Amino acid sequence: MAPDNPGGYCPYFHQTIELIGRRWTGAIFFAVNNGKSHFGEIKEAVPGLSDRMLCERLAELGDAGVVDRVVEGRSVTYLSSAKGEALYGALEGLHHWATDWWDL
Amino acid sequence: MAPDNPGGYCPYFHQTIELIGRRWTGAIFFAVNNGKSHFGEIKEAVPGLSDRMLCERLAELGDAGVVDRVVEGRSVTYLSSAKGEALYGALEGLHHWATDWWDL
DNA sequence: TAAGTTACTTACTTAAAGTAAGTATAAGTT
DNA sequence: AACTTATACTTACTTTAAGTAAGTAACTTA
Repeated sequence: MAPDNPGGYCPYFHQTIELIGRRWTGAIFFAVNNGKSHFGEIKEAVPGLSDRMLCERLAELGDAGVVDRVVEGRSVTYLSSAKGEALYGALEGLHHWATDWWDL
Repeated sequence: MAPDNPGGYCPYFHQTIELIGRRWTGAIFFAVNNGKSHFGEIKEAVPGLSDRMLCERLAELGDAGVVDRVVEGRSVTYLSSAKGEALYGALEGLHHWATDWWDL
């Protein structure tokens, strides 16, 4: 997908962008990477998000290995993994583009 | 969305990632940024893509201002705009993450 | 003990995506 | 001249994903 790959389309990139581009996933991932670790906290941080969607999206982020579900006693926390933190950093360029170019 | 924005979630970033994350959009955008400018060329470059989806996605990319539809006589070409080229560059970080981390 | 909280699940409706076929215009073939 | 092929779409219909609403089990707090 990068400019140095003119011939073909990287399937991993494809999967990545379709994972993170699903409805709510970006906002949920952002929340988790900003210290929102409980189900209720994430829900509160993302206005309009339903329990059902949060549940489904957290499972997908878990399957992709970017968010870990940690159970300690009866408390459940969702935390960004090393893979997730790297992804969060990789989204920075996109964030800059969005703020610089979106309205143009 | 960037690490330097701990308090809230950037709506432009949200829109960006949901635009580019829609099914086929990433692959179509990649094709356009790699010299595929005709409807049929893009279609050929993205296996499995239907006419209907290509049509719809090109309209969305056009509305977002990242792809221009250029009509010259009876030839129609789709070209990445300056905004589109900047976006393409911004996706590089994500591409690197995908190749480095996806399988881990 | 009764109401509230957390982290879900289940059932149902609506919107988005997928499949297949059709269309207008024109160029090339027989 | 009639017939096929191509391009760039559009339309109709089916399937999948997302949205809405309510329910649940295991606790905690008043």
